[in-house]
Amino acid sequence: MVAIGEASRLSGVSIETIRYYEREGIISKAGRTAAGRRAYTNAEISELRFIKRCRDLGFSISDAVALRNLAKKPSGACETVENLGRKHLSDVQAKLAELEQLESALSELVANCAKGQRDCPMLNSLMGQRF
Amino acid sequence: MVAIGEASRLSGVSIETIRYYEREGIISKAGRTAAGRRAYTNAEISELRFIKRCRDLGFSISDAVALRNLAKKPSGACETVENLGRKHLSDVQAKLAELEQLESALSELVANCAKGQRDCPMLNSLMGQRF
DNA sequence: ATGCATCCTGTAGTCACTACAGGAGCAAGT
DNA sequence: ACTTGCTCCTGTAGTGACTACAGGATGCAT
Repeated sequence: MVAIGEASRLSGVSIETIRYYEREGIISKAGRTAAGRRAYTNAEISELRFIKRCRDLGFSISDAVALRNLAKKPSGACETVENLGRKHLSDVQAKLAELEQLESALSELVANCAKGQRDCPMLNSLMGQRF
Repeated sequence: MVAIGEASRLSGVSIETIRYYEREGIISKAGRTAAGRRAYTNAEISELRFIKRCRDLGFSISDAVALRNLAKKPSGACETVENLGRKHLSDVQAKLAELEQLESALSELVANCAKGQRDCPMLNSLMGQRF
């Protein structure tokens, strides 16, 4: 049983965020010491770490919660997990493609800048026409 | 002079968002008809389009506002614009790299799924150890 | 006169936190 | 016993950039 600060260090989830997760029912309410301070078991810390890993992979909180619930079930969850994973992967790939487009557009805009024109080529590009 | 719906169509910025921009002082208050409805000039529509282009390129609202202010100035803004552009480009590139990492991690996780193991490999990976 | 689209203001919700304010508890040193 | 400094508590408000109503007024064509 460790205090919230230690649970935070061990899980990588900030103290404020742990309290937020509890408030929102994302994790269950932690036990308390006599003085009313939260106390965490190893299992609870692992759970926090699980949520953290999901979040780091870009899953939404509700996906993370769904995955955790699947992880707690005996078995047979693999297919559902795979579906969630594939869905999220394709979202990430879409976002990646979008960001690549953006990068090249922006890169071109900035590259024109370097040529020292009289009128700012980037502003002209953004304007299309005068205000 | 056109109404907000037409201004929205012409600029690509939604009606709600135009009103939001006005409320927040991002754009100046539009003129009104006798009945109190907003009326937009061509210049104002161009300005909305300018903001829209900035946002589509991933600039923050405050960057977009800064760029617009530079665009309204007589000249000499090119260097500042270039700096903003380069800064944003490097942010985008950082985000891109991060997302690429994420994509490959997620891709690997999901690829393992396909092999039909007994224990879900993706959940095991997320868990590290049991709850 | 009727119907429907468009417009108005004002407020609350979204996502996932983050940042206080104001106070209480705990552990170590003096 | 007392002080110092850290950790913890609750509760509320703020972040960015919108989005979504509710409840009502106006404009225009039939």
